[in-house]
Amino acid sequence: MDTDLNRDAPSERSLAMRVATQMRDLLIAGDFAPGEKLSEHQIATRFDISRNTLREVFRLVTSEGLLEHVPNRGVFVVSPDEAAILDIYRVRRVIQGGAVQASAPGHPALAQMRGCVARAQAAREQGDWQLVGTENMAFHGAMVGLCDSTRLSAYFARLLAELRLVFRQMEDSAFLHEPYIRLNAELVALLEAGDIAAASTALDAYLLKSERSILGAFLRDRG
Amino acid sequence: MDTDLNRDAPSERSLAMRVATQMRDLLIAGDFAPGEKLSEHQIATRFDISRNTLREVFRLVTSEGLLEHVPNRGVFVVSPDEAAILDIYRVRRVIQGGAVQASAPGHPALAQMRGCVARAQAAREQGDWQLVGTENMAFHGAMVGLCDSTRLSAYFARLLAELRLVFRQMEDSAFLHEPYIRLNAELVALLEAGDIAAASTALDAYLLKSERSILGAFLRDRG
DNA sequence: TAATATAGATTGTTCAACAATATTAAATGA
DNA sequence: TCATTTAATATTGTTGAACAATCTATATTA
Repeated sequence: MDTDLNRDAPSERSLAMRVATQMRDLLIAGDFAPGEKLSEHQIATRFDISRNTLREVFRLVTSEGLLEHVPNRGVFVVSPDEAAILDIYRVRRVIQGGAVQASAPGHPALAQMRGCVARAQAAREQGDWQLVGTENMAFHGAMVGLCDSTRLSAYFARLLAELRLVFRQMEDSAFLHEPYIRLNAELVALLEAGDIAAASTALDAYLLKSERSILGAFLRDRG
Repeated sequence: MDTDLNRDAPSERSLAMRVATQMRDLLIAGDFAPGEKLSEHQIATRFDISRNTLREVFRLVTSEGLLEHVPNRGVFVVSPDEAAILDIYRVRRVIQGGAVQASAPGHPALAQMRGCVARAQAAREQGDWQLVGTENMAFHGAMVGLCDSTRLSAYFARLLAELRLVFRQMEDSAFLHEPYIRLNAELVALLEAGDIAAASTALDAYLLKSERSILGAFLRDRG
């Protein structure tokens, strides 16, 4: 029924939702500094929307974990600290560990994971470290898909968004993803072979290594 | 420094947040029917707040999973269906399974769990089935505390709130909790003894039994 | 210097109005 | 009669101004 272009898509969602998407993208792209205060007047002017609408945007993005609302003080960009990193990795161990246990050869999520690995490898060849990081994130998001739970996948996406903000705080975030392309490939191979035990061990090693390097870089960049 | 009464507490949070708390309580208490549409004008009048403030309340409660926002159509009370129940239990298996794995004798969360069991038993003696259900929920919330993750605990609380709405849809929700008081006691005993393997098995049995009975009652009540 | 008081800026909330969309009711046609 | 279309109505989305409540920064005082 699309006569010419699907021009209905953009206006299908409300203005607040569309701006929330922009806001999310800007945050992930690192246009705002962690901990930075977002003035209502300033941001409303920037997006050319009213204060009331912006407040709805803030509630939306806050619920996604990218912004923090302090009553009577304003809205701030979340700035994950050391405790947050440790906490995030505790969650990852539980949820991704569960994903490995729920894995079964031939599961659609495995194909998605392999696709992420392939794209990450291609991106590395071209030196596009930004894309390498994105695909690495997508890999782990796809892995949670093994649980076949929309709620779990949605929550994990929210967690990865917060983790992405951690990377943004670090200078050489690009190279932090490099060593994991191979580990991701090995992990998906084990899962495709149905070797849950080995995959579980590999995941533990992965998360430990990843946590340590991120925590190290984080402490170094601020110390 | 409290001269007379700590009268600052209630006004410390914004009006929207306070009304959101009321809204949440009303939803859990079952004052609104699942799937019911909440008219802005009507609810705003009921709480005696402006439409704009109510919309902030809606965003707040929506992010907690108790309300659903449909663009241009309004806000509705979530009405978990069969798929939602299955999905919720998939999440429970992953997260609570992880909690059992992370358990260690002497962990503070175990004491909380035992407290919930005791209060549930006392409530059963007095025939307060509502309280039995509440304590049962609290028991599993406390169990997730074994993971020592604020994020995981916060998310699981949100999940339990949604599950509570499922119970509200069923007539005899009270008796659905009865058989689990003993199972909860056994589970915490195994964890206190440090028998992870046995606790894991007991949890699996628990979740399977619980899922089946809830799903059965749900399908029966609507069929 | 430290504590206090004042002035200014920002957030919280309300209201009225209009635009955009959805729902209902009526009218039309087969 | 039934279905489709049209018109009328109601609801949500968004705005701007205004004021109250709270926080922040400056200036004053001891």
